[in-house]
Amino acid sequence: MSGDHLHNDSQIEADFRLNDSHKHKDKHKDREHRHKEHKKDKEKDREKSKHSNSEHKDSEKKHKEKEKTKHKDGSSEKHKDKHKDRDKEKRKEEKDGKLKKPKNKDKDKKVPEPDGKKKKPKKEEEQKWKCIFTLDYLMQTLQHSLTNNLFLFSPPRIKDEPEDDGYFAPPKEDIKPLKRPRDEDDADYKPKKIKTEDIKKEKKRKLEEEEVSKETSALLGLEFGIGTTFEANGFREFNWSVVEEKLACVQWEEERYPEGIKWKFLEHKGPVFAPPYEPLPESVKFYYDGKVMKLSPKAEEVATFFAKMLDHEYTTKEIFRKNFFKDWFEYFLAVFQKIKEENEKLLKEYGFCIMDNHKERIANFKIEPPGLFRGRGNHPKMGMLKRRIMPEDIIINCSKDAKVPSPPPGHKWKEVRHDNKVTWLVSWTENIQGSIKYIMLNPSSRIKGEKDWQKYETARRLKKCVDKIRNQYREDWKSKEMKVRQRAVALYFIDKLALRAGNEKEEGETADTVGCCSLRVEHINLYPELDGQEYVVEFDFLGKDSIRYYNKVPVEKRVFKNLQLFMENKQPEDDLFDRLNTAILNKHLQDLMEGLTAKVFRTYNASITLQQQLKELTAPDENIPAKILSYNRANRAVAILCNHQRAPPKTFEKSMMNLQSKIDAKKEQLADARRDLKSAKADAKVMKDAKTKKVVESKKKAVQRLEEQLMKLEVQATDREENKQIALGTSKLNYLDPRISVAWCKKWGVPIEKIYNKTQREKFAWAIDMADEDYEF
DNA sequence: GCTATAACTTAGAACTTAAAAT
DNA sequence: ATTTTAAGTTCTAAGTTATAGC
Repeated sequence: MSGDHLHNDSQIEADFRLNDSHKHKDKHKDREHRHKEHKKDKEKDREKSKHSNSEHKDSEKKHKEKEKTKHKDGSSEKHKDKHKDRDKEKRKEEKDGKLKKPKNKDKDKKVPEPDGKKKKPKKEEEQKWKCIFTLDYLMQTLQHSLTNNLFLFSPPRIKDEPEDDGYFAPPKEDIKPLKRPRDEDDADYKPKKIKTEDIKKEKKRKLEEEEVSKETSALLGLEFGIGTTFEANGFREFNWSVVEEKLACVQWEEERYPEGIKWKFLEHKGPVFAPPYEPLPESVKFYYDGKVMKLSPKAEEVATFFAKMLDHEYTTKEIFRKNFFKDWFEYFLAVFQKIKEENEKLLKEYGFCIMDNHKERIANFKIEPPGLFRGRGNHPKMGMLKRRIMPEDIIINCSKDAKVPSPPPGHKWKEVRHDNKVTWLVSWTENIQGSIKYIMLNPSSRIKGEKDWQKYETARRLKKCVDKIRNQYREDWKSKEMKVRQRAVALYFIDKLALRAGNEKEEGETADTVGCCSLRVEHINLYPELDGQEYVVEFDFLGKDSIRYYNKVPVEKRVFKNLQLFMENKQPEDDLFDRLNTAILNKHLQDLMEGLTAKVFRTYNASITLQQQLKELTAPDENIPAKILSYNRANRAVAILCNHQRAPPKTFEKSMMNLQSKIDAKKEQLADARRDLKSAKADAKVMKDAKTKKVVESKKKAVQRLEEQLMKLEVQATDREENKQIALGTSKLNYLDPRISVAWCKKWGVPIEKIYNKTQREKFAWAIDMADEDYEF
């Protein structure tokens, strides 16, 4: 490969400007906007002129379907809400009823109102109110606690009322103490005489007791054991008012119980449990040390205990706080542990499949949870609701003789198919773009590994004919046909700059990003001369994931002239290559070499660059860390070529400053050491004895050591600065033939673990197996 | 041809864990 | 031992390419 072809100086130089490329995204917004308007008009025109029936129908159909789903979702939501409301109302009614009921009873005065009865409903009200209050209060106080540097919850976006599913409400039936009528007429109270029990009589007594119980029950006109039905909701079903009426009517003689005996009949409904914890809404966040922290429901609940007491002086007491935090952290540490274990269990069970006699790891066995869609860049659909995927959305793919996984109880799959022409196990249609999502195998699987290997083999085949292809497109720059010229210039960019193919995208569905074929006039600037270079093309556009591509490249004169030609009489929003698209380009490439597509050039150029850079940078007698540094530099050259960028880490500035202060401190140390050395030398000159000489030697060494340390720090600083926005991972994982790296490791005795981590070794197992030290890409 | 779409690869961010520095 | 930083993992969006159906 000719050196000038790929990374000429200008490119490297340009890449140092990457620093501000993220910031410049905004600049594109305006342009994007203009483009959209423009395209809309264009499309309108096209539609007018075409009036293709089927297209029209189709789009209409699509639209209708969208409406339908919208409606569906909407209505179901509404339905839910209605339901909720109804439930609420029902509960309200119940409560009101309870309030009234006792009043009615007061009227007939058959049963005197025990004190508790009147208060009970009031208490309910109070309790519920307190609950609402508590939540509101929580939100306020928690926020307030920020200043106390404890923890806080963010202000809820929606003011959620606590869901009262009866948890905070009292049981549906009032619980009143079963009071005997005798309370009112104590005067007539004549307890029966019964002698103190002795053991012999125990049995008899029991029998008697039972009889009394039976008696009571009989008097009440009920079966023995009044409230023995225990419903799932926790409340026994019998009617207190009936019981009370019966009890009121009964007149019986009260007897005196033997000493120690308190009663002979007792029936009640058991205790009411504390309501289960109602988790706070999603919008309420827990902050610890200024950072959002997800809490398990249990830990969250315990946190609310504290929060509820924030205004109490308890919380200012050291012991109280200490104990709380100890317990609390233990609490959710345990819960954390449990979650971890559960995840492991899930992976063990669902994370694998069997394909052709191999147990294979599945890449993404979890269905994407619902949430808000987060597009990249300036995405028109950002914030839209990503629906929950139900079993009814899921298509299962497995072999006919396999056991079909069973859907969750009460559900069924959308479809079960047996298609062995595809590799996916599960698929569903996502609701934002309407695209299909798949569950597929891990990169370590046979099926993915083989495909990966194939990819690099295709790139190697390109290596054999790339010169011919390059000559071809150079010829085509002169073609009479516009289409051929555009194709040739586009291919030149794809080859030289490793640009992506650049499919057309549907307007308004995605962020406005482009690749080679979809470049617009506004994305390039032509400079017949710039900074002492001739025929410079300046690229500035947003590529995949809205990552900015900015580069100034000197090109051959013919290319330059062609670009001028393509741009003639065009608006900035017009396509640069108006006679070209990816289909045309790839069809042509297919003719040049079997299996050749635009992206093969990226793979080829990435891999060949690594190989060549490794050759250039590896110094035979350097130690292993130095060799690894060379490898990373070669890797970085590829990442720069492919424009693999990342947002600078959030802590970048801070950690950079830390490093800088370390460097400064080291410099000071060094200056001190040098001063010491100087004075020691002066001493030595005067004294001329062995002792002072020794001191000089040791001071010299100290200076040397510090110098080395300083250098190391400085190298680290520049290294980090250079890597600020460059992502090495993507190229390593997707573009570099792993056999190049394996061979390099073998050749220089670098352990493969230094280059590939465990996951990467698994993915590239085929290459580690295959390549020896003189493998040539 | 052109469009829709299915299937698959490539991508950076967010999150988690391990290692290094203090 | 604790904090900071880096490495590793997971997640899923956003591309490319082939193909089916007009």
